[in-house]
Amino acid sequence: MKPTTAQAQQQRLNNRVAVLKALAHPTRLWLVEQLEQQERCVCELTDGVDADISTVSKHLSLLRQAGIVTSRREGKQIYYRLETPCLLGMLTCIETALETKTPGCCGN
Amino acid sequence: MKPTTAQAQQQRLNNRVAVLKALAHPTRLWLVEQLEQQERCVCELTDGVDADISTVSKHLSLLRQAGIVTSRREGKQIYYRLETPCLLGMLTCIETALETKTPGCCGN
DNA sequence: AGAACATTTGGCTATTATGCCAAATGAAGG
DNA sequence: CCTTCATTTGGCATAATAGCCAAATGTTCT
Repeated sequence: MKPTTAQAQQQRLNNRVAVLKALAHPTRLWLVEQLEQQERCVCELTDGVDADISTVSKHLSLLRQAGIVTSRREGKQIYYRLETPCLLGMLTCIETALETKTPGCCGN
Repeated sequence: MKPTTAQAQQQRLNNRVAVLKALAHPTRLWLVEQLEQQERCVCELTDGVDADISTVSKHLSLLRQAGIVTSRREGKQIYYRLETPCLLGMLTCIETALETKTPGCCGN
């Protein structure tokens, strides 16, 4: 058992914050939801968003850096895939938590 | 069953984003963790943070607006309480999700 | 090689978030 | 009522984020 140093604590906080920050944007959250069922190429994703392609690309890039999605090239297109589908269940949990204020919701 | 309009979708996204944004800051996340076991007054919380009291106060105020904590006055002090303890389990889940990439983690 | 397509990157501006200080508020006690 | 203690609020300077356009990259097809 490591002695949990202040630095390690800080590191742990920052890791979590990185993921939260990545998800904390309407467009990015929408993108993640689109990837829940299947992988998609950038052009498909862009169609559903009211923003420049370059903007969407940057959002996806940010999600990739956060480890939430991965990408793979297939011909001219690049496909994005959700690495951790369970994150979305977590978001439903957030809503339930706030609405019901039930301490034991979300299965823990 | 309501027909899920584009506006409603947007609203749902924004609600979730509001919570994520509130949690997406190292100090605020730390504050929330401190409140996991018991309520605390501002002075207790301030002791553990390297930041001005006024800064901590603003963070707490932001968390309150997001519906994550509530506050109550007792004499000179104001006590903050975590409204939804299960949110923290969710955060552990984030870590597990990213480390293990297990689709079915987090119990969903 | 050159054109066409899909996506990313650079750069710039506008908006938003952060954090400190100082001043204001509110409660308790002399 | 005046002081002290705990906390919040206002204001401001600085940093981080978002989004658009234009240019660059990488791929396929001819």
